Amino acid sequence: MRPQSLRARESVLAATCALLHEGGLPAATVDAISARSGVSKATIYKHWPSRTAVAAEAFGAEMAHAVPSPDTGSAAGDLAEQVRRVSEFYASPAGTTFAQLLAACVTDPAGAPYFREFFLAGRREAVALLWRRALERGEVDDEVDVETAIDMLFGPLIFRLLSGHAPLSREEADAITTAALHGLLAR
Amino acid sequence: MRPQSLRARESVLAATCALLHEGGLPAATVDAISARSGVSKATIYKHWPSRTAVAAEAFGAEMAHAVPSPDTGSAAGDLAEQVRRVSEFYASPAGTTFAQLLAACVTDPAGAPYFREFFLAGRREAVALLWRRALERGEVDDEVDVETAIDMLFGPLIFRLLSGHAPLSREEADAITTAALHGLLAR
Amino acid sequence: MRPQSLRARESVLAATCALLHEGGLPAATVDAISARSGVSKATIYKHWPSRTAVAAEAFGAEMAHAVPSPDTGSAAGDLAEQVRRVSEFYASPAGTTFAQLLAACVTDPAGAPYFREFFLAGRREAVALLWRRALERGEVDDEVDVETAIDMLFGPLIFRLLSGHAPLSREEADAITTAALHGLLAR
Amino acid sequence: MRPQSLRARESVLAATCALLHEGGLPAATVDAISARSGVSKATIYKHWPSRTAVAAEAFGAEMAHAVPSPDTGSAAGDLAEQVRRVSEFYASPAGTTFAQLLAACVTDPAGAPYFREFFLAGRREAVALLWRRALERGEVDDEVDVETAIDMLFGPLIFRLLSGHAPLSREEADAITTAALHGLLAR
DNA sequence: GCCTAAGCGAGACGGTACGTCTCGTCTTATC
DNA sequence: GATAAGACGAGACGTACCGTCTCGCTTAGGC
Repeated sequence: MRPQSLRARESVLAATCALLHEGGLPAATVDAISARSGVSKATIYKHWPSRTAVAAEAFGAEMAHAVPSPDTGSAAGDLAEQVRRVSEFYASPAGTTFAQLLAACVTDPAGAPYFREFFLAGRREAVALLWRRALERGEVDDEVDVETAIDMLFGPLIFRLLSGHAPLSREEADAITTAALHGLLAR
Repeated sequence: MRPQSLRARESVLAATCALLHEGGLPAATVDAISARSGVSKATIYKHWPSRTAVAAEAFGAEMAHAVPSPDTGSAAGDLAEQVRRVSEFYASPAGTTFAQLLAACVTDPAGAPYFREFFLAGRREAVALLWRRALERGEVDDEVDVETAIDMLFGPLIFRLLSGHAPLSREEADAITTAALHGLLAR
Repeated sequence: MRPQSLRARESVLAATCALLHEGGLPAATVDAISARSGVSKATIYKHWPSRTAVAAEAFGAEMAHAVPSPDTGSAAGDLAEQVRRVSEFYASPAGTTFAQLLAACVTDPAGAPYFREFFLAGRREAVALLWRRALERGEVDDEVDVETAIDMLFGPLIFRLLSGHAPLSREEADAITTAALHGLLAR
Repeated sequence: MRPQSLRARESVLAATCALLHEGGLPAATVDAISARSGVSKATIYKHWPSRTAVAAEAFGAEMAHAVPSPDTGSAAGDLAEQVRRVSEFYASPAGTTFAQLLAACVTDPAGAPYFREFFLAGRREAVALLWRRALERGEVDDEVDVETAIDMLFGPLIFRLLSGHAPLSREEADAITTAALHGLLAR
């Protein structure tokens, strides 16, 4: 039997990346992806369950290198730096695309797994690495779960990105990191 | 000249509430709201800039009483209880509607201010009250901004609600609260 | 309430006529009609049940004058002349469109009534007129039903047009007329 | 080298027959025929130019025995009986399939020859036999061409079947036969 | 009996039209 | 003159079928 064409997958993902750059998720319609990639709509729907899934995979692949993990020597410092970088990324046009993608997953249950696998997983693993390094050095509390820590550091940024109720400046990022590291209770 | 009808506003909001209950945001199309409320689409668009705005106002009005603030005596305990309650709320069908609404704000810039004003503002003020009470009692760190504190406590929940990468159970809610209150650093 | 737009109807029919001329029924896709007429697909589907219906109405309106009825003095001669003219029409490009339309009605039950009403009815009435004139003059058998007579004279042409098993020349048309008028039995 | 497989031909035709019975021509898609027969689409297209061709051959083979020719003693009576039988056949579900097949030939030039050869030819030859018998007995006009006679007798039925402008009852069939045999002119 | 070219199954693919949907604007007639 | 009713333009959606293609596997006939 003829195997699914790698070429098709790849040109779809490339075309989708380009479209996401040009106009965010709204520009990445299935028709547009089909037209630009030369891959038919029917074939796209055979490879992915929805356009959100395509976009998630395309965006995830591209963003793998967009926010490289820092290595400052201080593990806690690395976490702070990472929050700063991610905050900056979210404030950029690509951040808008990320927000659209995350929003689309709410509406499109079929796309959500793709988003988690191709976008979130990579990003979370990068932070998990920093966390484990910090743990080894005894800099962070070993009773806190990695997942909880990640959500604590980045959840606030994402909430702000989506609802726009507060800015995503460097200062705000640092305020969040500080509060997260030291806790809200009076010392 | 004839003033804009109060009756129109109210029946639109009532109809929208009903539709949100029945099928979440997707069910609250402008056509459906118009049909159910007996208010014409043109009139709806004179009162609100978009259907997201209508839904945000309708949902916010209704949810004002859905998560009453606790008063346990311990201010820190109140915050923890509040996170628990909100987490439970997010895990319910109404939480899905909240997620859809938040997601819609990403796509619909005109609706976002309505969402912030009619939904977020009330919710945040309720928590801000708890925070100020805790501050007065000296239970929490007075160097942490209220907004930062709120985002730290609820951002993680919202992130999980949207992307679905982790559950919204009572245990998870408590883990988040604990980590947020005591911080991530080793003690 | 706003009435259905006459303008929409008319530009759809005009665009469809043009497309039928250029490429027959296959060219008159709903997308093409929509694009050329400036009327949205949704609106087209509100006015007509299917593209066959649109094409039938457009083609019928145009063809009303394509085959004018003869008046030779002899009623029987008029019928013969009419068969000749129709045969010639069927042999032309417009005849192909007619065949495609008739064929489409087999597949599209919703379009068939439109074809009968907007195309056939007019054509049949024209022949019925000749028949009645012939009847008054006593030239034709008054025991034969008009409908039967019409089908006898034109059914053979249409059968040939569709299946292509025999030519549609003037000679063949005359042979059919002669046989139909005098009957198949030996004299 | 290796000859084309007879088995493939036969299972395709059998599967097509079954599909035609179940849902007429629309059910006999190439994918469906391939799936049911176990013969691949590529192979089907090596044996036939289009699905219409496959269907025509399958239907023709099956219908060879569906309308047996009558032998009443009177040649003219045989013709009348044949028209009656064919009319009845056209009014049955199989008649619908016939209509769909004939209609498909308009759109599919590659299929038309198959329809003429595998379906029409047989049917026409059966009637031609009756005609020649009648000729020998001097019952019919020897100046009328066989082809013309056949089209005169069956064209009206087919026209009605396709456009649905008149019923296909026994009475109508007889009215057509009578008119065809005796002619339209006043006696 | 082995070899090799073709036949063949499975189904992926590009293409193209379909008919549906929702949005937000526009047009009447009514009150 | 504000409304209810709903027609309208725009354009994406996901589906269907077509006819071509690309694979490996199978299977004769020629040596």
